[in-house]
Amino acid sequence: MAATRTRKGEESRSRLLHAATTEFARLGYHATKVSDIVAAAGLSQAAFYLYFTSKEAVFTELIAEFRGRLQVLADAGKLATHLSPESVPDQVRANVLALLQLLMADATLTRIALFLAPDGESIRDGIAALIMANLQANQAAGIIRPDLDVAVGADAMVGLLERLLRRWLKTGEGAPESLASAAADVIMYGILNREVL
Amino acid sequence: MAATRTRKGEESRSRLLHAATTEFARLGYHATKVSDIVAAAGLSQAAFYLYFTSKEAVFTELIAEFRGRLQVLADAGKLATHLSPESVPDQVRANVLALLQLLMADATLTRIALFLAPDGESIRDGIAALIMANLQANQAAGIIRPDLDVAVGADAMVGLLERLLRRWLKTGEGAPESLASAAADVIMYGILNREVL
Amino acid sequence: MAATRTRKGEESRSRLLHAATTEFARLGYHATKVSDIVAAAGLSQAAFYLYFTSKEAVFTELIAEFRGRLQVLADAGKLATHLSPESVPDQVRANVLALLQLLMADATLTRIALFLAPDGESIRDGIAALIMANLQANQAAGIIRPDLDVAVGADAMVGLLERLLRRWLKTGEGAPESLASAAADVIMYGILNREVL
Amino acid sequence: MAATRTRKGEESRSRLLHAATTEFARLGYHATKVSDIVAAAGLSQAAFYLYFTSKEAVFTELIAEFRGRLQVLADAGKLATHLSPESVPDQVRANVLALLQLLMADATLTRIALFLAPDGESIRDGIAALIMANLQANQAAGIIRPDLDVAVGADAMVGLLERLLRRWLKTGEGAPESLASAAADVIMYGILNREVL
DNA sequence: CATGAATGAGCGTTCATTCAT
DNA sequence: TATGAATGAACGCTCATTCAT
Repeated sequence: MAATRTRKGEESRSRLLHAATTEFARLGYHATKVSDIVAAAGLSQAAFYLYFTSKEAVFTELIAEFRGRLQVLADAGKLATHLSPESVPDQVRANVLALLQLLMADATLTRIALFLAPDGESIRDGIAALIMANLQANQAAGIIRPDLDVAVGADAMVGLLERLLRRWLKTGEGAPESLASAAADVIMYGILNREVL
Repeated sequence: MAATRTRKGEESRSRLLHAATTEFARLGYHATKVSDIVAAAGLSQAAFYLYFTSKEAVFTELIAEFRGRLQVLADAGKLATHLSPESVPDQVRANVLALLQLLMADATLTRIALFLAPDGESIRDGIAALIMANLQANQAAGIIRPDLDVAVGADAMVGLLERLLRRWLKTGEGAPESLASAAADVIMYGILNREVL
Repeated sequence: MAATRTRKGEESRSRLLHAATTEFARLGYHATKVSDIVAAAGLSQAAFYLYFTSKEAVFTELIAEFRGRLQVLADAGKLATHLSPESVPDQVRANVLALLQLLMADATLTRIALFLAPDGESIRDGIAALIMANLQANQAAGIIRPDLDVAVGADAMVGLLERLLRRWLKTGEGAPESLASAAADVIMYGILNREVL
Repeated sequence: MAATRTRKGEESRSRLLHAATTEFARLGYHATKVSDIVAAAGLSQAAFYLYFTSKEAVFTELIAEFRGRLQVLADAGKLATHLSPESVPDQVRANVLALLQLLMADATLTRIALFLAPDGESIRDGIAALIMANLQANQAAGIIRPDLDVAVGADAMVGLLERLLRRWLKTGEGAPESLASAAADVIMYGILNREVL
């Protein structure tokens, strides 16, 4: 079904996939009609079913693709490194940046996977779990406050990233570097002015 | 249209409204059929249109109701008080708690308005804006770190609350008080162990 | 069902009847909803069924009323008089006028009965039949051209009246007298200029 | 939407169009269900919307088709010729015949356009306007009685044709030639027996 | 590989009519 | 007599999916 034999087929399939990404991101899953996708791809409705079993199938494939990319990052250990005490802040910033860059690399796909898919929540939960594991390890190492509820800490990190990402997806404003560093700082240091209090 | 003249009508209308809330929360807007709603309310399909102009109209009414409740809180100034330096932490916790309690008061409605409605994002943005204004005022008062990007601070707060709320909506675990206090602490103090670093 | 016992009931019934006439004339049978009628009458939907068995029933009653009025004229023999040779033209004009006046007396009802009712055609056919009988009699009497196809003559008369009536119902322009006389003249004398030909 | 790419599609479309004509003529616009049309065409409900945007759209298309045919006749000048004095009667008969033949050529369509469509009246008014213009010209030429109200003359002609047509549509009796000639005679010469009066 | 044509299943909405008070 | 509430039965339209070529 999904197997393509010729180069031309390959190309049609990827055109459909791309069109689907665009349309889903633009309209959401339900509002996107198969006819929208094929129109954007310049193909017929029937052609769609040459490459995908159903509308849901493309969507699923898109999500799977996203999950795959995320897995690569997770496997690379970027999200679960032990921090060496010397340069903690910089490492945290770097980690956040890596994640953010991955998510920003394919904006439309990210939008679909994280914010439009029914199981977007579970993906975000997966990220949160990774981060939580990281916090736990570093809490044991004494770098994270011992009284911190790590689940809440992870939620703060992920929740903040979610919102920053949404803003960025909408406006496109802000460089990954500055966003990552601002986010890391808030999470690391909190918002209070300790000098005064 | 929406006018009900007798107690019986009043009741039917609210049964429909309640059923709609439940079904929308359970299935989402699109997947919820008018037939689902009336079935849950024990009324006929036609009765639905006695009280609401359309499926979309009930949904809108639900959201409006939620917005109204939120407005009450905002007007009460709970979300934008100047903190007196003495007991900052307690006040922050109290404010977070007030917001959380409001949102938890009608779990299903909150779920719909915040996470299922197309304009849920804008509602959350509204909350973020309120919090940001609050941060700004308190930054000027010296209570908040002068180098903090208040927009990011507000996003951290709202993002965290979003995630906590989602978890709570799903699991029902955790008392508002402890959640609010944990959230407030992370945002105020950050996650790092300052003694060590 | 249709029987009214009290004065108040009598009044409600006639209010409904009047409202029905207006609405049917304005919107046509199908487009007129029972809710339109009762709204115009200032009563509830249920009240409607206190006085009429169905939407169709009111309509039928209206038509019957019209048929009755027409019958009166027919019975009065106005449409089937033998013309006395002396003043044929004036008598024809008078007859046409009598018919026209009847039809114009209740414009909305006429509009409904003749032009909106499914059996409006049969009513018009009835009028044509009367006129044809009249022509036949007068043809025998030598007043009408012996070579005239009386059916066609009757159709000309009725067809013309139909069109004049429609125009008048729409614009309200023209006095019955002048319309009747113009119509009678065309039918009697034709359109050609005999002096020349 | 209306574009058909293959012969098969072309055929389905015209089958639907034909079925629509039949059903509309038989039942009228409102009483005709899309399901009736597709049943008569041997297609599925959905297929209907492959070729027409809505039920109303087919109806409109039908009317437009009729208007087009009429326009052809009008443009051909058949309805607005100057009569040459010699053979006036024959020319009038010929003109009436041409019109009648056009209208009889597609009986069902004519029935729909003239007698069932909401704007049937305006179409008939259009015909009347053409005829009136014709009368006016010929009145100036001295062929038509100078004292004739041409509007009324046109109404007599059109009104008569309407009735003859209706009868013919119902019974199918009468050849176009004889109907046209009888109609022309009544309109030209009137009904009175001039020898006597 | 690709398409135009076709369809089944479903959904939101309307409206004449009835019921309970 | 009158009403607000309620309903059954339709109907127009949409859309993901399949078929024939």
